[in-house]
Amino acid sequence: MRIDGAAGDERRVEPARAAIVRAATELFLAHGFQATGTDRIAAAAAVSKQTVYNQFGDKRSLFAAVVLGVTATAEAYGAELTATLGAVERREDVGPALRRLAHRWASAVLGPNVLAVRRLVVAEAARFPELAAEYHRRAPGATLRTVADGLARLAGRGLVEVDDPERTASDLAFLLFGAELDRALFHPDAPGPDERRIDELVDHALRVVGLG
Amino acid sequence: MRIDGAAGDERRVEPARAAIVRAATELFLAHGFQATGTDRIAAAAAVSKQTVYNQFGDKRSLFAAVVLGVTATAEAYGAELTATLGAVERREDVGPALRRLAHRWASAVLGPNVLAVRRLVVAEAARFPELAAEYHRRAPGATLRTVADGLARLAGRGLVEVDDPERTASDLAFLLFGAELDRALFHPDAPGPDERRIDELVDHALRVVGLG
Amino acid sequence: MRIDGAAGDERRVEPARAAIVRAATELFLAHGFQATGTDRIAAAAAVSKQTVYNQFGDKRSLFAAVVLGVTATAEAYGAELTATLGAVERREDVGPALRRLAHRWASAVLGPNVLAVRRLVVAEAARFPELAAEYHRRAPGATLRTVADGLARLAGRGLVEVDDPERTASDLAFLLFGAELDRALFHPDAPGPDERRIDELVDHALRVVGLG
Amino acid sequence: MRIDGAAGDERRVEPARAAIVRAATELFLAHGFQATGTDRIAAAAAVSKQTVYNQFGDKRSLFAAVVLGVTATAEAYGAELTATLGAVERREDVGPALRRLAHRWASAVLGPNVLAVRRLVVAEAARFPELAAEYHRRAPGATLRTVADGLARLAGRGLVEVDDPERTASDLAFLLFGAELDRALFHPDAPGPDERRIDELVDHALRVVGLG
DNA sequence: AATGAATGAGTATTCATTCAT
DNA sequence: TATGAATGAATACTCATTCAT
Repeated sequence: MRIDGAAGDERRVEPARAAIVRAATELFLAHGFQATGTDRIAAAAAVSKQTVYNQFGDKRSLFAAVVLGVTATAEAYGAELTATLGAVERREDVGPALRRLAHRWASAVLGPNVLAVRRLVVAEAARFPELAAEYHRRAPGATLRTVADGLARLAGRGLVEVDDPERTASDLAFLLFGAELDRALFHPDAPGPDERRIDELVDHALRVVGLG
Repeated sequence: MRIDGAAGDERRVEPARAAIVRAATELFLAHGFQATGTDRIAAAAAVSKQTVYNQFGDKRSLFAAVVLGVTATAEAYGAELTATLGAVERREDVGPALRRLAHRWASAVLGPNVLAVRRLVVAEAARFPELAAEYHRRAPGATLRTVADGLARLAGRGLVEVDDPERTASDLAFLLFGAELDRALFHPDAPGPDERRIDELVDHALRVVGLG
Repeated sequence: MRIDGAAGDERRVEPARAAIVRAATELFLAHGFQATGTDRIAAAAAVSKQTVYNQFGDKRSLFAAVVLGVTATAEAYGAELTATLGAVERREDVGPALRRLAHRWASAVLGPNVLAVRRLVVAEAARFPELAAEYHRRAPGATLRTVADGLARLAGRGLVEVDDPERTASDLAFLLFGAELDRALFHPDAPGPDERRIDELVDHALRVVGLG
Repeated sequence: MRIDGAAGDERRVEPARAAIVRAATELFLAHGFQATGTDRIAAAAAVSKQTVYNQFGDKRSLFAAVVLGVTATAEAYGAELTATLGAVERREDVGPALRRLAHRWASAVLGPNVLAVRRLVVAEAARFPELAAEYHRRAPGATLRTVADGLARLAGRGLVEVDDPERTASDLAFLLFGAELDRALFHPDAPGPDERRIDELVDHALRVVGLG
């Protein structure tokens, strides 16, 4: 039996490839693709520049690895988001569950990490069109589909009335965080909404969309 | 870098300065800020590089002039947008007028020009935070306020029921084009929605927001 | 009337482009194409690296300019080579004239300058196939054709018996300097043949080819 | 850098060393010395880069091994070339035997392999002067001497009249393939002469040199 | 003897900006 | 005000060679 101290050993021998992705993710998110030199990535990963090129071939491929790596966490998160809906049994539990879901959703999308990734990918969309499309499909798209599925299941069990779950999910999304998201894209330094503001957004959006 | 936009001397027709702004606008929108060299701007404006620097000081100020120049047309457009609401006299005219307004609004926001500007400004928001904020205030913000004012006037005349015009305008906006706008940011080459799709978006958004 | 001190002024204001070609020619001939960095070329021309790129676009184009520039002098030289044949009037003048021509020819081809150019172009023939072919056509090819023409004119005037002037010129050439040329390509540092050796080569070649 | 060529240990079959030389020969001939990286050599030999360095010390020594390895086959070939002359008994057999010899000689020298080696060695002559000289001595030089010896033996037996066998061999060589060889150096992609052309070259060269 | 990574200098090329004419 | 060149730092990427495992 191995206790497997992987977590503990990561300080010592983090595999080069992972270290590069981590460093590049941080730097790309902080300064953008173009403004981040390969020298600095290598230095931040405590790795030689040559190793970067051995592992990724060129800077573009490294960028793709970074962006797709980020989507992996987004995908995992999406499923967790709607798990709360599964436990709903009675009509009066629906409201609180939806409020929790909406709150988490807005918090995540308007959190600094997701905003930074969106800015990064949008900024490079012209130079990486396929990557941008793939990101959109995998991250916000997947979450939207997951929420729509959750609504459809609730509707199937008669706990909620939703004609078009995809559209309702989309309406909910953009009523929730559309304005804030748009604002945030243009205000990279401004802090996101606080908890009270999110609560207020949640109540309003659910009401408008007919789920409140 | 100066963000003062249109200065007082512009009444004297200065072809050089205008030509530079026009050429730079085109190139920045097409290829982005970083990928557009000053050489090419000067060449496209049929002007010497020195003239570019005499007129604008540096590339950043030229960028600011370009972005703020674009907002001028956006501001002019905003007022025109809600003019149709002013002519409304009877309750049964409200629906068609709102539909026309929403259609124009969505068409403009989802048109290639506005999308290109948004991508450009978002891409450079980290390097030009004040400019990005200013753009957001002047272009989408101004339009939103204008629409809110229009709704408020209608409500004041009893033609429509709107509690919070600002919020209603915002909800309408993001129900209308939130999803499409988000999609477009990540798909720089994809064509925008066609007329039928916009009609459908308009009907849906107005209904959800209680104005349809 | 202008005395035109072009020659005297060349120290002061040699046009950038010419200076670059001169420096690049010298360096390419001395160290080869790949081993000569653009930095050094710019430094040797007392010119900024940017000027090199403004003038020639890239290193390959500069190389082409160098090689073709060299052929210009080769072409001019070819005509001068056979001028001596034009003055021949009597049968007994033919021998000395041909000997002079052959001597000059061998001296030129086996001189350090021509050898260096040949090595340079051959070394890069794989990377610049069209340029190498063009060089061969313009420099040794042109000289060969000029000599053949000279022989044909002599034959036309009955001063010499030559059936196939092209072939005779070619035979003469490679009997004259074929072996030495081959040797020199593989001995970049060895001195060329001295005058006596060239005289001997000339006598032998003319005899074998039937013109001695 | 060592220029000692085949060392004593080669009787023990060392697949690694041989594989490296073979791969390097192929790559150097195809792309030149500078354009061939050690990574690719190691990969093509299915060997680690470290093994390359263990076996050869550095890239220059590997290059020397490659070039001298090639000369080994050239030397073996030279003797075979003149074997046909040994069988000549009568005066009327001399002509056909010389024609066969000349044909084989020209075919070999103008074949793609020999041309590629010549280009390679000439291209690097400035950086490897001793190696280039050694190659010239061992490959074309040895063949020339062998042919001269063959002519001398024929002359000694009264089958042919040759005053200076070395010079006659040299004249024959450059009348045969001097022009084609020169052309080929500058036309790396052009195909060599076909059989008929070689026959024609042989007849002409033997006639001019007085052996036809 | 092999592997993956490190090293560190080097490559061509581009950029925004400024100077002299 | 226009032109051509200068500046000087920065870019991504490659190379031969060596070290540790």
